[in-house]
Amino acid sequence: MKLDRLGDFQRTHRNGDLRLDHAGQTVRLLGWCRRVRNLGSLVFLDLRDRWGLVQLVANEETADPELLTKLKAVRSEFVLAAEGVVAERESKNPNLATGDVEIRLTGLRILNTAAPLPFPLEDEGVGEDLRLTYRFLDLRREQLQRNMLLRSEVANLTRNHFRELDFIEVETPILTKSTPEGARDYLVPSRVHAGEFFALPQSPQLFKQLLQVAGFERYIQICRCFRDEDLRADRQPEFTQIDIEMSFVRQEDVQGVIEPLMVKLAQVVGKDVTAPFPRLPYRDAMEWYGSDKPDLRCALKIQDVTALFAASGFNLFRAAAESQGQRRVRALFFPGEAAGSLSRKALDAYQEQARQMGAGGLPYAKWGRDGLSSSFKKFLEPADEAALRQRLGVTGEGLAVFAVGTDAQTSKVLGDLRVKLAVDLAASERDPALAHLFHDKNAYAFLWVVDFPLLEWSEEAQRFVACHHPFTSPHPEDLDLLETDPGKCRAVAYDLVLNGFEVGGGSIRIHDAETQSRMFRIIGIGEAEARAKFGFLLDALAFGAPPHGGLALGLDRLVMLLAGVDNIREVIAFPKTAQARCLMTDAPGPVDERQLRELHLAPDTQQTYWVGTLFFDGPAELAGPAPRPLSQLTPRQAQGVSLPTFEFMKNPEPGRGAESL
RNA sequence: GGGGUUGUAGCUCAGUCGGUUAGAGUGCCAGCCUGUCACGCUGGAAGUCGCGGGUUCGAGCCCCGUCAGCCCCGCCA
Repeated sequence: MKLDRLGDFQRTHRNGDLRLDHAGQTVRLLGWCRRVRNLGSLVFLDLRDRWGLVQLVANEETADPELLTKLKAVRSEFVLAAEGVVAERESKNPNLATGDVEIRLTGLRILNTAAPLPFPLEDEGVGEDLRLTYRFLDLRREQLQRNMLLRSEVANLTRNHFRELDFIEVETPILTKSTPEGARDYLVPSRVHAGEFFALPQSPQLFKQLLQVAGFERYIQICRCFRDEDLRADRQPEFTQIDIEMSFVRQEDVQGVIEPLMVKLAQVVGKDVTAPFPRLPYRDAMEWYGSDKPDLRCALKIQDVTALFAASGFNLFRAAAESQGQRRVRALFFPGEAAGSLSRKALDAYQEQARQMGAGGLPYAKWGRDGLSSSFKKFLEPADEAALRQRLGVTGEGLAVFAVGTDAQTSKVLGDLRVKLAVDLAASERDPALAHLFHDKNAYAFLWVVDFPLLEWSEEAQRFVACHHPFTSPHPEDLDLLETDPGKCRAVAYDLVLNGFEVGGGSIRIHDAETQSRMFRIIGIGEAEARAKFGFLLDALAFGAPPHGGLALGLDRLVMLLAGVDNIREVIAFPKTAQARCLMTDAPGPVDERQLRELHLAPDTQQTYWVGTLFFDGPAELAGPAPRPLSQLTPRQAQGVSLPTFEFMKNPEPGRGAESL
């Protein structure tokens, strides 16, 4: 099809803005054809741009025949420039902002055609692999346009918020240095320095601290961070952080600049949240909610019932009671009819969840219409049951689930089930007060989890490792514990939690070289290593580093929660799959051997298939083009290559195979 | 690294106990149609049942392997 030129065509209006007030005006519009409705001698077309949709119309009686022919040739997603007169519709569409008017076409330019789309833009439920392959089309869809707009809005509000507070934005390096501790680094080989590597930053942590030493006092950056770890629904290998750092501050000062920002951001999506947010010590969070990022939309708390089973016939529970606090029996009680009438099948499903969290099973006690049923009923004497009911506050129907084990084990199981059961029960419980208690899905429950432990014992490394990072300041009251009982030492670290997601985390940092050295020593980084890896930091701390601290917010997660979607990919323009691949560009991919050589890297022949043209034994001049450099295919790509077309082999030996092509 | 789950027409899916020529809706193509807006009506084209192997007289269906998407565990200072 012959295309028209944009030429000097100028848009006069946004499609979504046209109203009856514009009637009679000649307008020029641009956009994509959403759909043509061809009624024969009367043709309608919906023209979409970023701001909305308006109906174009032409009919046989009044329109130029050439224009009508052209209009009938238009298909979905053609790119158009349209000129016409705004007119009141004969039959209006109340579902459309522009539904009272239509544009009687006087001119039409087809700026580009479009092949039939691989998936419809209107439908929900299109396979995500397909959406990711054609992400540029996926992003045309209204939902993603909204999400990206919201994301942009959040970034703007954030920048304005901190600018008003006199923060300055400073960029930090993307090519930086690999550091021990923490997540796996993405590495970038250095061409200039054989055998040496840059690392992409897991966060600008050290740089923002150094900017405090530099005297900027208040820093912000919206920056990309990289962590080479396995993905989840709320985790991508590259993600965006709202990174701030301040000098001469205490924990409350940092929280004090974040809370009003959260209030503003919540307002963008019409939610009222009130600051200050609750502060919950880590220890209580784990004890009551079994999580360091509790979802406070559910108010139910875990309870310790170990003591009730000291003389129980149920060995599993009694053994815990006799373990001197090593192991405990903890329980969650869900009151109400919905909980009391859960089916065996439903309970089995929750047991499966518990197993996945590392539990052996899921002991339960259910008080239903027909009285008590329990997986350990035969060990439950009437007196014990009464004590249990009193301890858990059972007055009517309901369900109690139990976990036995260490604090960490029981927290994991019950912390997970607390939210899962609450969400399910909120949907099925008829008593609105209870449903609200279980899970209020419209609420935004912010809180600060504070007083994290500074260190935790790592079985794998057989040493203490930093819970947050090694630059986190020990709690001033616990300084003496640093060497005597490191596991008990609290940190001045705080996480911002929203609806069960960690949306931010920060700390007051160590700002004197001596404490920093102590810290390194405790986590097994010797003086020489500290010097080699963090010498610049120790130097900086020695030259007048101010007390400082800060926080980083996960922008993607925050926008995900504000957008009300359950997957971080929905708020990232070009995300990776769960296997850390970009389906659109097919990255990562193999590179030419020459590139590898320049970077002083050797190909991993175990993982590489070589593919070339067919063997040819005749004279070289008949072989057509000179043998081109071989390209490499991964096993995944090699699967798509058909054997008759290509000769390909794994692990070519020198002098054979690849070389002999 | 481990567990679960999904893969059939461009898309969303159905496909019984292993049995003849693999279906539906939608999209696409063509024709008709003056008030549609999920336009309507008529007709048509469209399949590597993810890929490879095996069992079988016979495999979309059963078995093994593999690739890919999603969710979870480990991991993520």
